[in-house]
Amino acid sequence: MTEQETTAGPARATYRHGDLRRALLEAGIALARDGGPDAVILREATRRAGVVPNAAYRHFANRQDLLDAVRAAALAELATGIEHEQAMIDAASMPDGVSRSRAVLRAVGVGYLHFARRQPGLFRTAFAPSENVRSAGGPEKAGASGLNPFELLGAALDRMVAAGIIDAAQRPGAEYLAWAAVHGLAVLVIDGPLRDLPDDQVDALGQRLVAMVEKGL
Amino acid sequence: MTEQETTAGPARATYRHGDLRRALLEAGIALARDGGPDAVILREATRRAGVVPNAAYRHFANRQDLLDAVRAAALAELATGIEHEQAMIDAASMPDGVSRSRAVLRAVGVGYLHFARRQPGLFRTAFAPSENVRSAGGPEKAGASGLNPFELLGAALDRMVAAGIIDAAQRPGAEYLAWAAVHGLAVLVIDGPLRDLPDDQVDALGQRLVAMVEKGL
DNA sequence: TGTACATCAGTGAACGCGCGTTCACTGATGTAC
DNA sequence: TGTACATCAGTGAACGCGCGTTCACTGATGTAC
Repeated sequence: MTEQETTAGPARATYRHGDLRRALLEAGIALARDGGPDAVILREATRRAGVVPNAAYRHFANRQDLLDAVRAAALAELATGIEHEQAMIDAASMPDGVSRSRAVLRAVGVGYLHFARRQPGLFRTAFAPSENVRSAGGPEKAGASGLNPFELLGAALDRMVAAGIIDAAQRPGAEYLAWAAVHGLAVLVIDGPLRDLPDDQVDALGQRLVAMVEKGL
Repeated sequence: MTEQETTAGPARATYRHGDLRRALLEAGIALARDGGPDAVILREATRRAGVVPNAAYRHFANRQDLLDAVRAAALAELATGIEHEQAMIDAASMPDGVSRSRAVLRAVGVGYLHFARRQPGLFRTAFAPSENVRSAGGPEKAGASGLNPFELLGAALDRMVAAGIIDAAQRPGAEYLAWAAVHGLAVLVIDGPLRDLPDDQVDALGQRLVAMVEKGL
């Protein structure tokens, strides 16, 4: 609420109090949204923040550091997308148990595929190869529930076991099988040979895939 | 068989008769093998061929054109890998029919995953996003059988239908489901969170995945 | 409440890098007579 | 079989580009007395 903030134009000539970090991160996210990980250019982010290139080094160690932060944000947005899909399950028509568990798991797959389709740049950024893959957890990658996409999948599978749909003996490692299937379809759909498939056919394929996983597990 | 060719050192001071195209392509393949699609640098390929940078333009329209040729070669090598896996099926112990069909399909998945693991650079190059995805076919992407990887999968699925293992009604589009599952695991294994998994566990996961696909279809 | 000072976020200028690509050329090879 | 000529694969030199990153700096902000 400074004297300038209500008008258009630069609200301030200088960023203080961590505003620049946020501005750079948001610029980076916008770049990733449009063009994937390779489009996250440090200089372009500073340009958009209205700041000189090297100013970024006050807040990020280097370009990779910025990219990692953008990736965490992308994963968080994916988690939110999945949660949103899960929230649409009509609880009333599905008393807790078998059908509900199935719906929760399906929502993971469907939410995942929708996110890939709607935000291909962020999706590719979220899964871009990085040296820092080891740091799997961290709240900065999670959605509103505090779970990251991988954990949301794990929780859905646990539910399936609890409901007796999946044999407990099959549970260990099952997230990798389910994830692989859905992730693979997402990749084929956004970059690969299925990129020109119309939305409704992609959805149909997604439904069949999730059904295949359920049945196959 | 020129006078120089038996000794080490430059066999000739100049390439004629299409040798340079081949030399550049092979350099490009070597680069992709080591570093994936981004490592296919036109200048570096000419350097390795012992030629001035712009000489490449006699044989390739531009860098993308070279990359496309490298990708076709990578797909062909993948097809060969799958064929190799299929050739290892012990025909004697599996009379034609159900078990044989299963083995043929499994070999597609296993060969695919092995290739991804052993040649991650080529694998990533084979599936790098490109404007030229539309040109799906072409003998330059095929293995010894003349089929590209996608066609090998289709043939294996046809066999499954013929053997009565898969319902004919499920056949249309089934290649995309199977492909997605295997491709997804490959991606997770080479770039993603499963990159540090030991080989035997990757194999085990691959076996489970292929079983899941079979059962789920 | 006022002044001196330390902090540190952002500036200004510059670097080296290696890339893809274009231009006008040259000289060895293959062909026509 | 020999000579003149056309072809065209590879040369030499140069371009502009935009990137990530480093350096010494300045000047507004917050703090200590």
